[in-house]
Amino acid sequence: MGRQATYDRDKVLKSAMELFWARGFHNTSLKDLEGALDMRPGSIYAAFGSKEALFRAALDRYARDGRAGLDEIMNRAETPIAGLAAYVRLLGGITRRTIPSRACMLVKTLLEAPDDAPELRKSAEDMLRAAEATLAGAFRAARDSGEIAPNSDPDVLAAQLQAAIFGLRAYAQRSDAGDRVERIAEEIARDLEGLRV
Amino acid sequence: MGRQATYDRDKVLKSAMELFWARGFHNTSLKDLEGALDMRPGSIYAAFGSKEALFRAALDRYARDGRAGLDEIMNRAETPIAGLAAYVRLLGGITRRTIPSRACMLVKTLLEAPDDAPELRKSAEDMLRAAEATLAGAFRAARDSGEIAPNSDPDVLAAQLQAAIFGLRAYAQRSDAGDRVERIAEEIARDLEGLRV
DNA sequence: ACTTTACTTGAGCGGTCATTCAAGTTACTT
DNA sequence: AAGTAACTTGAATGACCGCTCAAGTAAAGT
Repeated sequence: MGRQATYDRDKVLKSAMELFWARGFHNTSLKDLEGALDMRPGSIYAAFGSKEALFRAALDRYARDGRAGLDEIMNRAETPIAGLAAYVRLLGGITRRTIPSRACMLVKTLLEAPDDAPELRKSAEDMLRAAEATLAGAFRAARDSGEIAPNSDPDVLAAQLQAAIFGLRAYAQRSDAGDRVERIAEEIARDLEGLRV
Repeated sequence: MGRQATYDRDKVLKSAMELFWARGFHNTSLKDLEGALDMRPGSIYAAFGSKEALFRAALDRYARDGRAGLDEIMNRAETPIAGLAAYVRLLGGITRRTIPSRACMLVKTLLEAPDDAPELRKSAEDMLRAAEATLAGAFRAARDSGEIAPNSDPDVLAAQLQAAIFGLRAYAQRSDAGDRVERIAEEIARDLEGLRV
């Protein structure tokens, strides 16, 4: 064997994620990444292959983090609907948190990737689809346990909720969003709770 | 006087808007613009000053078009709420229209412009604020005419509706959005109509 | 201690970026 | 017809882009 890598792959991916999340794919240069990752181009390419591959790995890490956050809230909650409402209310406080961007990195990628760059786009869409499926699972559980009406359509509810969250977080990206983000989140949470039979 | 310009400024702005809307600011090169506008760099710079100034002019045209579209629907509608609901239902059919992007160009710009590029960001935010004010005006008219409850808050309702539209259109950007966009729009429209006293 | 293997470095590659400007062209004015 | 002002052209500019690779370095194996 030879040397072992001097960088911590997870820390590096986290840094890459934060930079890409804040600035997007096209507006992040290799020079920016060299600084953020404290790695020289040769090492970056040896470790990840290309800027796009690194972006995809960072996007994957982002999705993993998001999934873990949602799972934690859902596991802590008494019921599926209570968990989803709590998650939305947490998002309502997003303007008070310090994060690379208030908008979802997956959505930013979806909007940034044009039709003729299908690789990044597909990655983002796959992850969004998976996230939506998680939401649908929660609605299905709520329906099967009798928390919401038996004729509820979990897939439609999941799509509606995901779209509402997209909008909430895009709105929160405005520097003048103020406390309206919290009100919007509260309304979405109450709509969720209004589904209860 | 010398020659008059050979290009039609409005057509050129429309082409620039379509290209920028589809591909975003950073992912659109001057070479792309030269092709789309059928103008050489010297002419583009003489006419607009810079790529960023051209983008801002294109963004302004986009906002103007959007405002005109909304105004037309509102004027045709019997009541403010009916107009807003009709507008949302029209957006529900966005997947069947052929446009540069289903997502709002203002939102795309807001999400693409990082904090350290305040010019584009500010332009987008200003236009979004104006659009929200238009929505608030419609809600205010609905409240004053007794269509919705007298204790309704037009500003909050406008923020909620704008966020919902952001989400709807971002969701519609997914290539696998299917008919869920229409269902989401229908739900938003019904929520609007549910405000009626 | 020496070899081997893996990882890191950073100068440099060809290409593209936004932008400029001197030269050329056109049409209006006189 | 001549002059002039406005507009167009496209080659050229310096900067930066993503990316490569030969040389250097460090640690594991022997």
